[in-house]
Amino acid sequence: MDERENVPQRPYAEVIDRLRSVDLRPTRQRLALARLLLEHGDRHITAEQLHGEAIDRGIRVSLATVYNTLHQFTSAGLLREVVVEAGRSYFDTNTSDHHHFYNETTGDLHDIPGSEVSVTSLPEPPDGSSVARVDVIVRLK
Amino acid sequence: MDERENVPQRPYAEVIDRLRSVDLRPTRQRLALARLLLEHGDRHITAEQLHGEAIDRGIRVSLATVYNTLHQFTSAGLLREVVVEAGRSYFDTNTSDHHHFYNETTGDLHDIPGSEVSVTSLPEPPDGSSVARVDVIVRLK
DNA sequence: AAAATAGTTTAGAACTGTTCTAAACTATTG
DNA sequence: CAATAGTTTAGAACAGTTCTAAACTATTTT
Ligand SMILES: [Mn+2]
Ligand SMILES: [Mn+2]
Ligand SMILES: [Zn+2]
Ligand SMILES: [Zn+2]
Repeated sequence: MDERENVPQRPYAEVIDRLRSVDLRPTRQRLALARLLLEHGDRHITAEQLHGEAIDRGIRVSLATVYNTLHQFTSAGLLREVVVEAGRSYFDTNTSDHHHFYNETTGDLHDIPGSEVSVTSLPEPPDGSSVARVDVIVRLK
Repeated sequence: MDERENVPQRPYAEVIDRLRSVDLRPTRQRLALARLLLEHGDRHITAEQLHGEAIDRGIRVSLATVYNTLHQFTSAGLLREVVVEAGRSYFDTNTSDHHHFYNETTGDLHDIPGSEVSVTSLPEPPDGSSVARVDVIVRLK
């Protein structure tokens, strides 16, 4: 077995390319945040949680940069923002069509695949507006 | 026509009884807020909007009281809270089972009667939790 | 390889919506 | 009419987020 086949020639090339493809320079901070967000499966995380996690791992990054990055990633379609309670935004690394269970006691947020919910017989949107997204939040207690 | 049949013997008796029935004293402030909220059809309003409206009508009431009142009314089931964006809570005078159109551009929030949406094939809630409510928000642009 | 440019990061101030505090006030009860 | 318990209030405090402008860095140009 050739050990080297697991050692990428260009480290983090995938994340770097992903950033370049949305016109964001792969800076040290963005790269580290992108790896925390995008290389660990589906996550629902707040800015402050992500900042804490970065600091815990020795990544020096300011909270302002975490906010900047989360918003840039969201605009670029790498993340989406989920609002389940006033005063706190969750950022979701799952950008596919899906919905959420939200446990109001624990604050846990879990995905429901889009295929497992159907919202039918919605009325027409008013006047000149069009549907941007349908969010279903199943609140648990 | 007897004019007096439109003049209640006990003014605002309905609102007063409603407050008493949920163990809230019918104070001047609560009564005024209850009338703004409950005698004007379905409304979706923030604390600051309601406070502004009260002040405009010459009702002297503090913002703290508006928040206290909105939360008390919500606990009592007279209102419900709708979260459509982080950092701002809407209070909804329609407590029946229904959903919402939310125009992200204008901030307008409109009801969709519960009968006009059906959410089917939801998966089981995780572990020992049970469904408190299902919120559908149709985001418009 | 330097220099120029444009994009990025940062600390800290500022801001927004909301909650807290504790003193003054008021509706209800005895 | 007191006594009591609930209510209101101004202002301070708080939490999450955004802003500012100066320092820094990735990329482009020469
Ligand atoms: Mn945002
Ligand atoms: Mn609340
Ligand atoms: Zn999700
Ligand atoms: Zn409503």
